[in-house]
Amino acid sequence: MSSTSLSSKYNPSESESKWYQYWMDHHLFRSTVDYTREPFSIVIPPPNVTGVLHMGHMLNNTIQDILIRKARMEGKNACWVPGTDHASIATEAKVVAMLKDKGINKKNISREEFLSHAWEWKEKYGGIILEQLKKLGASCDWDRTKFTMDEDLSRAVISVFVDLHKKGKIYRGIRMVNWDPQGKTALSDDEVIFKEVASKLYYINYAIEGSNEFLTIATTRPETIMADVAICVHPEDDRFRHLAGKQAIIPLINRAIPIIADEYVDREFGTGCLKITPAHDINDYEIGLRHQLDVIDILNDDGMLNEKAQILVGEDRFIARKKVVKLLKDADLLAKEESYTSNVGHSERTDAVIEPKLSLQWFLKMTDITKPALAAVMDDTIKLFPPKFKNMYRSWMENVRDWCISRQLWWGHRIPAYYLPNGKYVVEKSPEDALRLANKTYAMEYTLADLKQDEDVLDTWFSSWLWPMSVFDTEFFETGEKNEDLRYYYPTNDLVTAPEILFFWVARMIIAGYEYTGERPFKNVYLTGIVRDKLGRKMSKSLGNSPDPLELIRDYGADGVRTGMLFSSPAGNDLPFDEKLVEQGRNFSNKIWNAFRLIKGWEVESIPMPSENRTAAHWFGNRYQQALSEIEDHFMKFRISDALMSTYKLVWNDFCSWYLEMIKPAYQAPIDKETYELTVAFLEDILKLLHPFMPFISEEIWHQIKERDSQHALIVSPWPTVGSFESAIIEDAQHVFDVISQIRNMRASKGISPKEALALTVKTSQEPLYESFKGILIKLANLSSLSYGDHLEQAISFVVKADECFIPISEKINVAEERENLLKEINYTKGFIESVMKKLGNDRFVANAPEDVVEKEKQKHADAALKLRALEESLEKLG
RNA sequence: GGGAGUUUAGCUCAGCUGGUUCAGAGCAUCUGCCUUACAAGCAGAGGGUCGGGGGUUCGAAUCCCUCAACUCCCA
Repeated sequence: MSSTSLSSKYNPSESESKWYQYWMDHHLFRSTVDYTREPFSIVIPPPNVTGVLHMGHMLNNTIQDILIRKARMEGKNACWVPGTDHASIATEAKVVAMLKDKGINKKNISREEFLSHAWEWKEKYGGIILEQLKKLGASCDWDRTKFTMDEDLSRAVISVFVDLHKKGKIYRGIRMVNWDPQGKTALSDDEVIFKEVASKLYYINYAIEGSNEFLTIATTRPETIMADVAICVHPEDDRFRHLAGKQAIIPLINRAIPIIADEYVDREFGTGCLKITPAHDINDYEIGLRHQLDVIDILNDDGMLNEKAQILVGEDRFIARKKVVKLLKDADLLAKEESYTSNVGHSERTDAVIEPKLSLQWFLKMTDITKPALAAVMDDTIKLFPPKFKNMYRSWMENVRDWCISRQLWWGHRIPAYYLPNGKYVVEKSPEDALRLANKTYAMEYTLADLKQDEDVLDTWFSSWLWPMSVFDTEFFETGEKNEDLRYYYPTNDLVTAPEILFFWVARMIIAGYEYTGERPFKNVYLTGIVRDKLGRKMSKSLGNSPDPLELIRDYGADGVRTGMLFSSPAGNDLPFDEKLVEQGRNFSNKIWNAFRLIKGWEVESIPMPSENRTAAHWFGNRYQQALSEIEDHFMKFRISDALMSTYKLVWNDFCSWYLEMIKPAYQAPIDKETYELTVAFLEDILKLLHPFMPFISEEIWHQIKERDSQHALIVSPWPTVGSFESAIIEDAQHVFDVISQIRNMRASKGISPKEALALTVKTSQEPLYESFKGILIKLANLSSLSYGDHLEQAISFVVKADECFIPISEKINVAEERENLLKEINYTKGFIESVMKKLGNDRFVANAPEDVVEKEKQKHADAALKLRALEESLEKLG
């Protein structure tokens, strides 16, 4: 076949769909339990069903695919489990918005109706992202695709809730939540948007009981004074020390409250006195807890004042604020007003000002359950890459608070708590079980109709923390017996995710893993960075600063995009994305393609193998082994982009620029069979290294080299084994490369055409080296002859290591320029020798430095001395 | 406010437990080439007193102190 039948530009789109289909058709991503092989499993961080593929997914899943494909080639039973997450909050918001567009208000429909809309929505959009991952080349075992709200996974979540409740680790308690008075729902912190709002600081006078003194308090929320339960001052504040223990009188309602001392108070802010309103401020709430203060909640769910406020009952909180200010003014209790800018939380959905509100929530006790999870990371049972995240992990785990696991939403796993007419509740897996338990516990004869299930659902993370177990076995949480999958695939090997969810997700998976299996859920955690735009902003849909991943794949090929993203993304570092990167990836694809075209185009004949080709193959074989050991080392340390870069340089520099140029036959001349076969074998070895990074083009060329069946597809071909290599041949070749580069350099600087053949004379002690590379030297430097000798008239000279090289040229030599160049190098070398001498002359150095370091310095000195002599000789001969 | 991290060529980053043939890579830049595998290319070149200052040491990008800037986490 001649090369003209292949395009000089690689066209990825065709082979991408073809090979993905091929892999699927032959079930090459499929993994089932097989005890004869070592398992290697990865569970995907399940993307939200609301999502579409973004750059973060691309990076994250490319890395997972690289790891899983390499493991597969290594002969391991590679299992990458895909799936999606129900994402309570995000999905519910999407569905609410969708219903709103249809003119349906969530408040007007039942839970069941809402959920049927939600499921419909999930069926329609929930799988999009997984389909997109296929375009990237993700080799997931799609038969195992899971969804966190699948019936069996849901049962697992409920079992775990019931179990932890029985163990006394889940309890119900009061907590302050972000309340949206307009939507009448609690919001998670993520749904609160902070905005700078111009407001006022009101200075209000509180009289001191039994004295004429008064305290002035600065507040932005005067309408909450009726909920005050204390005045707080700093314990070391001399201005107020004498007041501690006395009572202050709340203006307007004249209720007496204690004056307490707490270090929380910022003496510089406002007046240095703080009113404590535990029901309406999170910090006040905590101070209240410390000082065992009452909680007075004066607001209704809709933001209206209730009867506990005593005054202005039924007024909206903002109206009440104005009225309170007026009342205070009228009573002459308002010392002053001051403009002030405060950060006020707003509801993402309704834009209402968030009201901190106390409510009953479900919690998981974290103090004991986290202990094995902390230890496992600290002692490297679970390794974090990069390890710098260990610090963060520890500080979080050591200061962990109880986990609020309930959410005031409908979409999610409904809390299996059932309230009884007697005011008690029971927690059980089903209403039937709950009824039985209730009647037994309270000796009653309730019916199902008497049970009222908790309206709330569980935090999404309360289901995804089981993911590495539940994707394999859901019955386990009920029976305690592991099925075969769980026994075989768990613990999983690597987890690839973003540092942002190290605590939300990773830590909790570790906690659940130890709680239920006593084992780590994974061995290594690779933390990717955030993909940012050129301005350093996180790429996001709302900012519109993210390229469309599918368009990128279309324009640059999946292989190009995969490698492009990896060129610049060490673990844990952010990836400043630039389209230049994927362009580089595409160019790399093209380079590989053209190397293949060259080889494919050769005409093979049964002629003897030239000796220089033997040398070339000997060199490349060893160089390949050297690169392979580097690449393996990078992989072992999870330095994926370094592994890619080593591969890139091996392919581009060593294989294409040096090796192929060495063995390339003259135009239209045939190649000998032996060289051809060796070269094809090299290409195949290279394709193996490329496959994890660039699965499509590598598989494409693999099959174009020759026909192979699916059992011998590249995706399941054996990964090359690391062997030893001779460093001598690599060093020799490097020396020859240096000579060649010097000659090319000289041509460029003297304006001598590459087409003009030159005669090279070398003064060297290593003639055999030059002889063995003679053919290569002649070919790559375009020499007319290679000889050994001393001095030559009318010649340009240069020195490589200790060898002097001469090239006679027809043009006049610029003696002054040559002399200057030589002098420059001589000076540098002299300086170098001097510095080495200084060290060797220093007794303390010789005495203190390790022997091999001293030995190295002596060697440096010897080498440099030889070089200096050669340079000086050249200078002399220049005349 | 507390804690962690970062600061090396124009850009993105390597440089392990201190030793000048380690100041490196890729990209970008510049110069010369459309040399029948590849202009999405080939060949060559230039670029950094390793954030500032101080210290330890025979010797520091590499250890210590300090200052500055940036980032993240927690509050």
